[in-house]
Amino acid sequence: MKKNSTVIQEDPENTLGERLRLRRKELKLSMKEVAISSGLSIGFISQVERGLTSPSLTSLTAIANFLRSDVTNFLSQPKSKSSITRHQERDVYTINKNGLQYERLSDSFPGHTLNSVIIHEMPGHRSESISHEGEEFFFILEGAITIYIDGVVNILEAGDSLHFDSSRSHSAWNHTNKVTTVLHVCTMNVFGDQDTVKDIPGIFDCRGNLIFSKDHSMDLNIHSGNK
Amino acid sequence: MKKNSTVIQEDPENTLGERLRLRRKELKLSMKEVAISSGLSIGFISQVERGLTSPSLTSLTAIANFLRSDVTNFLSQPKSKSSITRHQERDVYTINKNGLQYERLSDSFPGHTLNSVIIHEMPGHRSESISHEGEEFFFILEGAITIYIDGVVNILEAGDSLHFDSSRSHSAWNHTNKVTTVLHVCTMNVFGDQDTVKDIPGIFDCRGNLIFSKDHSMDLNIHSGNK
DNA sequence: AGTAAATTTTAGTATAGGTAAAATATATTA
DNA sequence: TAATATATTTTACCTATACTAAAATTTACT
Repeated sequence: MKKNSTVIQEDPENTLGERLRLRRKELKLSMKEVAISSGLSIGFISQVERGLTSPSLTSLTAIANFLRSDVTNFLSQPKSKSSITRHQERDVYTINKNGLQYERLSDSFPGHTLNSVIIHEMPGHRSESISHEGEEFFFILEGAITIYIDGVVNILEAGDSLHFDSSRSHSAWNHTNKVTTVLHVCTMNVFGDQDTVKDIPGIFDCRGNLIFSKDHSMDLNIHSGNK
Repeated sequence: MKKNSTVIQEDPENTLGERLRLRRKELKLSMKEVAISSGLSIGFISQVERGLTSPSLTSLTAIANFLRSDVTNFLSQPKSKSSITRHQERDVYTINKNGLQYERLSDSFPGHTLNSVIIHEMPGHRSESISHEGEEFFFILEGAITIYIDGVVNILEAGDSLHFDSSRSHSAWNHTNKVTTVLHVCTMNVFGDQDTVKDIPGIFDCRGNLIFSKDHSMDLNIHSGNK
């Protein structure tokens, strides 16, 4: 293989090897213990931690498993920036006037994972059942709502919250005759990246609903400020 | 190398190769385009997608970058389960009676990333400045609070929200003379895994505060139900 | 200071990460 | 429908690196 074999992340504070070492030390393990338990040699662990060699995915998985940490924790990209959203300055997106209104809270910074909106579900509105990557957290701010997860009914009221893996089939129904307000936070799925390329039709929220369309034929009613 | 080179995930619906192919097709790219742009051969992309060979971390990163997706999206573990927290059934943790009260909302399921609590910050309470992996989202439910990020002042009021990368130094100060209630959601860091091993002193929340201690010498005032 | 344990270094090798090119499958076009 | 272009898979191969064992060095402990 003709590739340069330096470790994937060039930031000296955040290399794969450094993260592995940090984690190992947190757990007060020796390289010997890690090596034996992951079926690798002590010398190799040393080289990996010092960035002299890069483990195969199989070896990395074995190491990570013994360190009780998901592989992804050692590979995720460093992130920066923050954003603040004032309650009087939320962007409001309307999808079909009788159904949903969104107020986008979180903005994006490079590599961000969290995505959050305030959703106003109109009385009686039902969203289609979907599933996708990531996980979601609902916090009911006002009103009540029924959420189906894999067909199981969950009736939530103000102050209740629900946290689940988005790969489970889920949908929402405002079974009341008033608007329900939900704070919705989810981990970003691959469809929702801001740097969308090629023929992805637009930006989706974490529930798979199209928010922006690229060709503007489906542009939504968007405005900022007071709803 | 004597290791078995099958791909790391045995679930046929979720192999690395299948995820890569799915993503490529979503973006309507050919293997040729992926190969050329990541500096690899078409045949190799094919073999990777079909699980016949496993890419090195360097190659995987190159592919993932071209697919506009973080490496971790292709490696994360499948997740299951969900949990629901009623507003009258939240677990309440008190950390030093004059400072903070937590109501834990999200529960854990294998591989979960999100972690959420409702925090009641007592008047005048200041938390220490910390930084750690992950990202955080604050939504102010009641009252007001000052949050410092890298020394920059952010004054938030009810309905405001803040989203930032936790690796930035951050702290909070309830500058008012009333209790402030904050919904706090963050991505789990490696310290907070429920399967903590060895001499980790206990479970930390995403702000690095110790919630449970293993030797119980620092056990917190924990009860469920009405606060 | 002596010793045990942990880590790094060194010198090596086997295998798998990755290739080029041919073969096959699929999509497109006239 | 046939011809052609494009996409993907297959095949045979190579070499660099993933990983080793063992020695040397460093660190921690008593």
